[in-house]
Amino acid sequence: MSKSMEQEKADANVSGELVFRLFNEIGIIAQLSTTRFERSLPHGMSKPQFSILNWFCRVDDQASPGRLAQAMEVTKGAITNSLKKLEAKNFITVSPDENSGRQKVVRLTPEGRRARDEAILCARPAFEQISQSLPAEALITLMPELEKIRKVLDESRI
Amino acid sequence: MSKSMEQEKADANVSGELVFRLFNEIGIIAQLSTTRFERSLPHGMSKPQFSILNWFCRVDDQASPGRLAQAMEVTKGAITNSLKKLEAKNFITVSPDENSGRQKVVRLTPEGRRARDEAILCARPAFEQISQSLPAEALITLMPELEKIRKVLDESRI
DNA sequence: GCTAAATAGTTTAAAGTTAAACTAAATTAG
DNA sequence: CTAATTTAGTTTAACTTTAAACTATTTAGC
Repeated sequence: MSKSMEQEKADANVSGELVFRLFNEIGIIAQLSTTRFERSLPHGMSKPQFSILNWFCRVDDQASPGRLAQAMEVTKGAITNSLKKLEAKNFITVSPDENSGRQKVVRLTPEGRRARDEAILCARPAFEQISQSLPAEALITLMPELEKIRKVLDESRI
Repeated sequence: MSKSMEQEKADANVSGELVFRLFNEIGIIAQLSTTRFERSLPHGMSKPQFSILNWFCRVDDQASPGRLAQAMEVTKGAITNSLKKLEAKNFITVSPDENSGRQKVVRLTPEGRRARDEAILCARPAFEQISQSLPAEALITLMPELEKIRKVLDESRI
């Protein structure tokens, strides 16, 4: 084996180890921040429920359950479950799709929009407390890197 | 309200929003990477189970269930569950603590160590594939920032 | 010493997730 | 046009997690 090949292999190992530690760190942060976020949410709202309401406010005003499942990166079953909860709270409406008998159309209600805005207000203090302990510049440099990682994971999804 | 106070409030809002998007991104990455990692693991091992084995290889050769719960950042109940699985596979031993009747001592078995090494080997290709798409320098700058965020979350834990 | 409070671990109930089986509807192929 | 395949959404079973209740042991206070 050539010297350069050995070096390449070593680099790959080092990088592999780095990526491993990176995902470990990310996993722990996700766990801690989700717990904190959910505790601050009103209406007994969960993070998945909030994410759906928030998606409607940021991306589109209507969608099929399948599209939501893709956007949230969860299974269709999980979406069925979340939609039931949101519908029971009158935060969304679910109606048959006129153009397709097997699809459904999910829409945000005015109450749903209000609940989302309220959730953001309730969660803000928790996030601001954290943002005070972290320099904004650090976060600004972090974001594009994380987006890159997400994209790599997303594109090479199995 | 003074100009500077308004500015400060705006900054806080901007930072709050940034932190929010940051945690959202981190949550998605955690979900995608965990799924991929678990699929690559042998022995039907889960990420929590692997984390426990890995902890023994990296931190200490024995520990109480409570210490593991703290280290893994999960509840005691979750650890009880994971330890049962690992014990059933003979990857750990759980024995009474001679110095304390209410504590237990968990230890890695040689099989457990082998399983951990094997798990790392099996998972490596998945991580290396990712590390090829991401420049190592980016990861190296990312790590300390993430560690800082984790520390902030950890120290201000509720 | 003896009682009260704290601590370690297990169990249980509620919730949420996935994967796979299932139902129903739309496409595709022949 | 009919039959086979694909697609959308729901349901189910297995599993994991948390929070809280519970058991047992240790420590503190008096």
